[in-house]
Amino acid sequence: MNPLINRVSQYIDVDSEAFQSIVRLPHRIETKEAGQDIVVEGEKVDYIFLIESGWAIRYRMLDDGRRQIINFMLAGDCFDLMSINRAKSDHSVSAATKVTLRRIKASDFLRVIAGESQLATAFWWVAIQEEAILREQIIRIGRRTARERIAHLILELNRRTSMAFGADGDILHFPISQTHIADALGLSVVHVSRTLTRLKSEGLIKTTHNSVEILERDKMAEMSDFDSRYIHMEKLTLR
Amino acid sequence: MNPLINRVSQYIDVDSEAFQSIVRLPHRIETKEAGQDIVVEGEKVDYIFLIESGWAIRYRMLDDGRRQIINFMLAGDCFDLMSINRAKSDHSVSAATKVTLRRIKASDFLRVIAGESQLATAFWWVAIQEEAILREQIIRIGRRTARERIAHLILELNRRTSMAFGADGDILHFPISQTHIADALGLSVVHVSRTLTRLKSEGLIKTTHNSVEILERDKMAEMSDFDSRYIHMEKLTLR
DNA sequence: CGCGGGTTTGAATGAGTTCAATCACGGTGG
DNA sequence: CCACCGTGATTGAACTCATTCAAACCCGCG
Repeated sequence: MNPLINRVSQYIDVDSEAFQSIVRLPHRIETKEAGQDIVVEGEKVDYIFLIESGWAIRYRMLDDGRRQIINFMLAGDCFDLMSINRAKSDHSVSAATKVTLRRIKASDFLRVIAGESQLATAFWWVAIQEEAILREQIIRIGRRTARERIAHLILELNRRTSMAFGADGDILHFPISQTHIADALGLSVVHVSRTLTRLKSEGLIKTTHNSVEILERDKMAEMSDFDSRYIHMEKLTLR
Repeated sequence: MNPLINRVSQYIDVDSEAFQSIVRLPHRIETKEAGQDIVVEGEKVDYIFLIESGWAIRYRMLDDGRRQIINFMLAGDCFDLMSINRAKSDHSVSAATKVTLRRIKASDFLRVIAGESQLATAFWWVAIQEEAILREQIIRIGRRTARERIAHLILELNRRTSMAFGADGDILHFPISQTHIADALGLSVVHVSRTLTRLKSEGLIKTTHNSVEILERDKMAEMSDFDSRYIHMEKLTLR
């Protein structure tokens, strides 16, 4: 089953003409290995990307080597809508794991969107969802402790992968390194390691090298003040 | 001169029929005093708001009283586009200074937007600009020091007020308290005060109770790694 | 079996917080 | 016009959460 379709079906009817016109748009399927760049800061972008599989990160490097990951992008997410104005990207995107992408020319995409109001509102909705995730990231790194940040992020990623793949319960496929977590949460790798150890010893989670199991969802949600409603899953209904 | 019009003219021709149809939409002009709430977290929102004058903040409270300001909203900014799905707001909005708002029924707004592709793309562009500002906020609080954060925020607000009011040079009308800065940047008020004192003693800025003067723009931009291009001012041009 | 990326641990350091007291200043009322 | 009040700004001292540096460890993989 295709995670992209699964995800997109949350805001648009997959059988509709409108959806088909997106799927049939001329495109290229690209594969990027973990670590490879997809979009580089300062570059002009003329494409819209849809993630078909894998995890990507949006990030920015500061001159002295500090890196901030802005957010994680999973199957079903799309970027860089910014490109509709041929603007230079103010951040980079790269593959965190091996990633498969659908690349669509921005102008083609726009043309279809402009002609189908159903699609326009669907992607408007996508942009709004994305914004909610960015806002939550701001709250997370602005006013939460390391412990809260990590617990909160785990719950978010669990929820979002569920959206892309259907319910996968309490075990989360977690193919990223502690360095990724550190750079996403504004922490040092060392402190991430210590904090994860603590969460494990408290019995909240269990980990393997590429998965996290959530043992005490309620406790974790409460202590990290996680309220999944910001990951909007409702269908967009226009009156 | 109307800051809203000035700002909006950056992405849409103010003399156009399309723009006029927004202006003529049924609306109410509301005034909120500093500190008053405009939208409360958990509330259903059925309106789009356009700020005509004043500063507003988007924020979230944590249970123990911590507050994170997500971003500042100035004349010409609009919210809460989220309301198009009648979703409950996941954050609050309140007036940081006395604010004048134009309140438009979401359904009315949507109807006009849907009918005028020029408007749809203009407001799409607004959403994308807003996202860029959120991304920059993430980088600011995730990986920058207190000194860098504050300098960077001052430069951003200076740039954005210039957009709303036309160039106002190096003196920035700054009607917010250090508590606002602290809550926006994830710092304590005490540390904001210390850091501002340091910036002043270094000769980078000068302040009065409601203004900041930027004395050494280049030095500040360099040390805080500020690159104004993320505050996109280019006109949206569709092919 | 050994290489190497990622993780863990310890010790020292530091940036920012907290608490608490004092100060400055603009607004208000007499 | 001045005294007073209160909010917001500032300062000091003790403390803490997280960082840095450095070394050891683990384990998946060729």
